[in-house]
Amino acid sequence: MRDLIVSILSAAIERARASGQLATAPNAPISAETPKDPAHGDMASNVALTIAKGEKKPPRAIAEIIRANLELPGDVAEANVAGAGFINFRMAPAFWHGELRRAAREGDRFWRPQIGGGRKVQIEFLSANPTGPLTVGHGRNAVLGDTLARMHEASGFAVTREYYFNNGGRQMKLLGESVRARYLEALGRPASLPEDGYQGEYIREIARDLVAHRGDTLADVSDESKALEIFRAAAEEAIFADIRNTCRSLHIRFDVFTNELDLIRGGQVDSVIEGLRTRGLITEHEGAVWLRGEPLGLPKDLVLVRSGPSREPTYRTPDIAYHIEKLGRGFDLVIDVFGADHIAEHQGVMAAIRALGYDVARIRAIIYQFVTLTRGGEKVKMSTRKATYITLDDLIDEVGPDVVRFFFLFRKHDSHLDFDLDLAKRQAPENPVFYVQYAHARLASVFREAEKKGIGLPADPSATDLAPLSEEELALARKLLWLPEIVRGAVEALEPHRIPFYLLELAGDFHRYYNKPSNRIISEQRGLSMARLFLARRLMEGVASGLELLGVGAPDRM
RNA sequence: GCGCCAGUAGCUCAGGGGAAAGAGCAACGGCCUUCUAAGCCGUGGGUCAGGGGUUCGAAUCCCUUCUGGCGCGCCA
Repeated sequence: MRDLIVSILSAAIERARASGQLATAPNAPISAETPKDPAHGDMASNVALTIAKGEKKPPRAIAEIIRANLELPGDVAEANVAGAGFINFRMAPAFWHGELRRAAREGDRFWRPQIGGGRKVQIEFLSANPTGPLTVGHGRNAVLGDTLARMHEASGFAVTREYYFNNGGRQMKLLGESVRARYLEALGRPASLPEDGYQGEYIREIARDLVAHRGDTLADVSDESKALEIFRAAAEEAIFADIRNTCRSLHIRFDVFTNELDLIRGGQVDSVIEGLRTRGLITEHEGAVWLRGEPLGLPKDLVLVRSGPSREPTYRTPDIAYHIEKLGRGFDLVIDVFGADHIAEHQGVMAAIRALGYDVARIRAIIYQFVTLTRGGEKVKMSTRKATYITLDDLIDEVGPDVVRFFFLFRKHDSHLDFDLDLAKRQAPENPVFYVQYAHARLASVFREAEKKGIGLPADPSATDLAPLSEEELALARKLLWLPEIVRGAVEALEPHRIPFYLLELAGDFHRYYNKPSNRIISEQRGLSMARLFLARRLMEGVASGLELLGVGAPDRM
């Protein structure tokens, strides 16, 4: 539609210039947009406003000149000059009928524009270290990442969902020590949690499990580091099982898990340091190995390898190696999903990768602001270590996966997300997600009713006459037919929130339409009923398709 | 102190150069013998944080001030 309008506009401007009515050509591509206000037509162009200055004529006069030179094809019903000098186009009903029929023929392909062309996209998300159950904060990451993956898959990209975690660092060591302390405790031996140890009840459970399966055989392993490794690995395994379960209940899956230790053992981390060293970007002082900040435009030097006898890399160094490894796997696009607290870290990693000669343009980051929890009007402080958190599981149990997913997506990612627990529970039945799902359930109900009465749509989309559709129904169709544009925009901007906001609007339009007695879809007038059923079927498909992109169910009954 | 994000209705938030500023919730008043009332209709509610600038046009872009959140670890 846009291409059509732009081409007839540019033809009109050419004619006006040829006949001397206009002196200049647009110095920018002619733009045409779907106006917010349907009263302004189906497509509007501001081209007259943009060339008014060069023409030294009022914008409205220029718009009139262009309009007079327009040659409208049959699909375009009219063109008007309005407002400050906009040219508004209205499409003919037959155009919308054709679009509805195309939607019927193409199905899912219609609702999801195939812009990916099989390009490879890797999305790294969640990436929570296995030190405890997932929190509500992790939920935002998980749902954002999974939805981005769904959107790209649906748009024809080849998607890899990946989970990267650190299992070599200090926190994981502390986790192992915490489990060992609880294990010894369970055996009745003297032990105490390390300072800053993990205090959650789940640590005791892991320890009890070890006692049940291994007895006291782990209590006296003589090699200290070997003993710790056993406890750490046991904790990692148990906690990961838990994390996978939580993800499963949110319909989230991963294709690849990558961890820090493998990168260290595989030598990729060493080659990062070597590569940086040959470029003169390494400095050593205070017993540690540093990345030089100054030549990279970073505020200060960053530690790559800790001081001390163990010479362990910091989390940062494997992270650089990981990103290089990802680029090496041939992805056209690499998307990182992480919280705002990691932004400085990400800049450091990107600077190092760029310095090593890699194309950073293929990496895009989606950085979300933090989730704060309030309960009883007070902020809930969350710490995994102190186990003062609401787990994501708790939340899913409370309101269900559909509400959790929709809630996390119903906000632009760089806005703070204020999660009022009391409100989430109390308002669950009034949550916007139900409003959208209800539209689907109502439509499904209409088709159950139609079936009861023996009314069915013909299999061939062109066999249904859509002429009986009213102006109101065409307006509803227009809104519905935006969906592919909405999805395209959401994919290109990496902004999943556009989809739930659109669906809410579409559902609202439908509910208003549905509630008018004169709009009964199934009536005595057969032709009208068939046309309305045809539109209703497309609405149902569009809503279901949109909800599926969000990983939210489209129930037939509520 | 420096960096990033935000400030739009009572609350939670969309809109991010275009036409008369939107939604949900909350408040108030209505609508079910007919395809689902988890719905619909109506009413009230705004200095788009303040100030300056750019533009035919600014909630939107730039500068600045204020306020809030998050960073600035040999934690991740």
